[in-house]
Amino acid sequence: MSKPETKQCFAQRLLDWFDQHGRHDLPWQHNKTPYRVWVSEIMLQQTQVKTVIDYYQRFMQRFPDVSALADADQETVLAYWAGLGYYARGRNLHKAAQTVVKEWGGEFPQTLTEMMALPGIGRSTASAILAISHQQRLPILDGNVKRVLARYDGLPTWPGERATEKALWLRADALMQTDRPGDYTQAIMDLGATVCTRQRPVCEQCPFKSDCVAFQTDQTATLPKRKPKKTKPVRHAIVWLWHQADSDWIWLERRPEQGIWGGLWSLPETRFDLPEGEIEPHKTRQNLIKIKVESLPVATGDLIEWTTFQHTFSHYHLMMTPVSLPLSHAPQGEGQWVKVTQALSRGLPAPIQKVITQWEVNHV
DNA sequence: AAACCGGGGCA
DNA sequence: TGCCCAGGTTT
Repeated sequence: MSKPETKQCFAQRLLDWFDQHGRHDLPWQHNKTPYRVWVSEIMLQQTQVKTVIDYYQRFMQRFPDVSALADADQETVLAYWAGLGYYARGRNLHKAAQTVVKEWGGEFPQTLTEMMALPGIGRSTASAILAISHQQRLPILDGNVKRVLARYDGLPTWPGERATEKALWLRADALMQTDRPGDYTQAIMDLGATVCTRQRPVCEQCPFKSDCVAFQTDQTATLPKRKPKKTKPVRHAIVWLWHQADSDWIWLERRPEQGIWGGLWSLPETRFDLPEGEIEPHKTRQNLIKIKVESLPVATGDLIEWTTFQHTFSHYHLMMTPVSLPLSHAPQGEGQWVKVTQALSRGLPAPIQKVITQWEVNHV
């Protein structure tokens, strides 16, 4: 008789996987002093393991401990960093080494807050160092971990979002139930780097394939959710529909070659952006309409402001407000009077065509 | 061209 | 505190 299966906890399954399949022979995985772990973590923030190995070994040979690093001049340090990119991090590394020597007598601090006060060390890096070198149970949340957890939980929101990130930190903490925090930390990064990869994850080899939401629901390709496209700025335009009284002749202008709808015939438009801090376009728009109409030989009585509608370009939303008004004289500017039917056959921009059609329907 | 990456910096 | 960006690399 088989005993009912007791599901092992996340941490234990991760560690079992790590013990059997993880990498254990990387240069920073022996003699795990805060200094050595720190240098590896900083290098690994930006570069793949296989590239880091060589750099790390050369770096350690030249700067075997934190005081050797602190004593060197920045130029020398950066020479050993050359090729890794992100030189600000190389400079921070050097600065932090000097701080550790000066402020801490050459011993790294052992609390999260003190560690995070060092330049170039944020929460995730600080936690990694303390977990790996001092067995403190502090969760990390780097790109690997975010990916693993987002898939495991089937997280439907983008990890860069405030609330999501907060939830991920809590989750990372809750799942880290182990008496081997150092190995756990390396294990989860290793899993993310070798199995739960960004594309083409090797789910067959994953210890969580039986209960990973992403795998079970075939969402590994779409999780973690990508950063939403940057929200497009909203801009505004008044579209002038000048027409001859009691007829269907309207005023068209040719757009400049450069810019949106370059060279096309269109209705004259007035672009405007809202003043700093203003959200409501109404006032600004009214003002612009007033100024415009006052410059024309007409009474405002026949002016019609149509409903504002949105047209979206690749890089911004344009809120367009058509304003129609009968005119007896041509407005100033390069343009011509055209019969509506003619206008519509000139290949106007789609939203402009829409405006004219709508006006025609309501006007005639 | 666009996504990604942890930390820093700023309101 | 919360949000966004600099400075790069990778896809």
